[in-house]
Amino acid sequence: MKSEIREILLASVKKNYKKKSLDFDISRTKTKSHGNWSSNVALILGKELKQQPKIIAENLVKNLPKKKWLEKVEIAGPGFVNFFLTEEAQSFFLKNFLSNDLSSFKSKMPRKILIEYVSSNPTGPIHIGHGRGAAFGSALANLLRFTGDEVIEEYYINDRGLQTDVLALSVFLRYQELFKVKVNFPEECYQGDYIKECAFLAKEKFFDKYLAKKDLKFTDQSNPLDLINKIYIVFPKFSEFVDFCIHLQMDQIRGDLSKFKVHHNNWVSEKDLYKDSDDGSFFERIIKVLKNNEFTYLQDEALWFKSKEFNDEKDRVLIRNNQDPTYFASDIAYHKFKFERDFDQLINVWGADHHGYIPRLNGALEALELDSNKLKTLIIQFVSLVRSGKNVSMSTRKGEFITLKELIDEVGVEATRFFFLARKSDQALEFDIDLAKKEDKNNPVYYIQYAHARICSLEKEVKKRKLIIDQNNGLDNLKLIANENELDIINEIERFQDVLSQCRKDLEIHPLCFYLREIASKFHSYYNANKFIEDNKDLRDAKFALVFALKKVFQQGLEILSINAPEKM
RNA sequence: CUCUCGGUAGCUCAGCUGGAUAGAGCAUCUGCCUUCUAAGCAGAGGGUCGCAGGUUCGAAUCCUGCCCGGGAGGCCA
Repeated sequence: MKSEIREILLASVKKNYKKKSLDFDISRTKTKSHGNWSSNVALILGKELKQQPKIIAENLVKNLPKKKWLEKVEIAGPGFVNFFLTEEAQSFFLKNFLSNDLSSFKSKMPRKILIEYVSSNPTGPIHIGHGRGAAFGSALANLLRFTGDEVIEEYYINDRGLQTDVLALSVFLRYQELFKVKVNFPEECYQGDYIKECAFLAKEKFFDKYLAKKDLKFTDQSNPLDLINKIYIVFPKFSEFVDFCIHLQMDQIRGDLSKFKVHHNNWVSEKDLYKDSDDGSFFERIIKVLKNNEFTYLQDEALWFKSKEFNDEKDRVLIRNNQDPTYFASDIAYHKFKFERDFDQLINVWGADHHGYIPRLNGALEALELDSNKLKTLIIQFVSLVRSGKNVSMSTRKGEFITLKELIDEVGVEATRFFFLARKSDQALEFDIDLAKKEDKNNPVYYIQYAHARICSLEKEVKKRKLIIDQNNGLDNLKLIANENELDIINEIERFQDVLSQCRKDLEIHPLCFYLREIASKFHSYYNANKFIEDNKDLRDAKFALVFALKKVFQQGLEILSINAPEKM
């Protein structure tokens, strides 16, 4: 409809003002007295021509062609052009919406998109912060796919580096304890109970293979790095133990994500970037390019990247003085790998704590002569939990963080997803546990699901009374229910596509959540004031045509969010 | 100190590419179940959009300054 309106307005602009093109808005109105659609075309033109918008509007409207879908056009306020649609236009829309597979929702310019999200370190279970990113990334992928894009969901596994060694060391020490060996457990090691479980499984797999021998003691206070080096000397094949720990953690993570309806379809290992081939590893080749382009220098035996030349506040280390590459260096290689796979757009979903990291990565991409505009990094802000009006304290260091699993075990997958998604992602989120657990209208998830369940229940009642709904007959008889209420609902259904395309454009999910809440409210209100199973067949069919369209909105909307649409509650 | 994100109803938040009377939900108050789900609905009250300037026909929205709050600034990841 929007494009039809634009077409006739633009034609009028061309004719009356001899302009080839003009950038103006056509938007839905907020109040009914302003019609269904409204355009600011005269206001824009007025500014440009320094003329009264109202007069321009009158000129534009004077000779608009008559259309079947157009009831009337009005000029209002400072010069808005308001369009009132005919009932016929509304029923035509509904017919279309119900009959097709929503292929009209697909963009005419589909893209190939890579979205990387979660990518939490395999050093422990994922916590609620990652959970928010997980919900967001998966819903965004669903939405982009629904609107026509081809989407790959990727998880980048940091399976090498200091943190993974510390993980292995933590497990190794707990493993020693299982053999009644006394150890000093350093503060820097992972404190959570999951380490002990991991140690238990390590014992089942390796028996006493990695049991410290007499000459190797771990009772002294020493730093983890020294301990790890010591272990590698005594156990040359210790990397097998490390791999075991990482795989175990990744299995946990995969399990938690799957329970949360998050399904990545590609897993990239950081370690693989270092795999040797004839002309060196992928990682080495990327570093060589940076060196050749003279964006690096040696200082204090470390290799530095000149990120200051790319608006970063200082230069950054790529290879430490102990020859170990930094996380940043790996990430440059990883992103180069993303670019090599020929996507139209790359999306990163990152926690807010990585915010300052964006300039240096973009700098590195430019140094590699890659178009950093292709990469869009979205920031997910922190989640804090509130229970009984009080903040739940969390401390990662002590292992007291709340895991995603704990949260969904308590409040359920559906509510957790919705609460994560309903807030603008770059805003801090206060997660009210009590509210999320409520099963009444205070809880928006239940409110929306209930709307769907009510519709299903209507259908069940129809069946029970041995009636058959003829949807097409209903569509032909929509004029029977062309009251303000119904037309308002049709208008709201029509808004679905706008909401989705806005989400697609802005890479956001929360507008969909708000929309579903609103249309659910309209339905409940309508439901309350109406009888649906009418004696008159035409009237009954007409009402159900509308109800079926609503059902389709709830189903599709919730599906994008990966939230159940229950048939009964 | 630098960067960054915020400050909108009592509370939690939408709206921010400038537009019409600033919107939801919760909470508060008043009503509605012999009917197909009351897990619901109808109605009411509630606002100097942090402060001060500026830009213009028009500012919650854009610009500048200030006040207050969150977060980030490793050869950790």
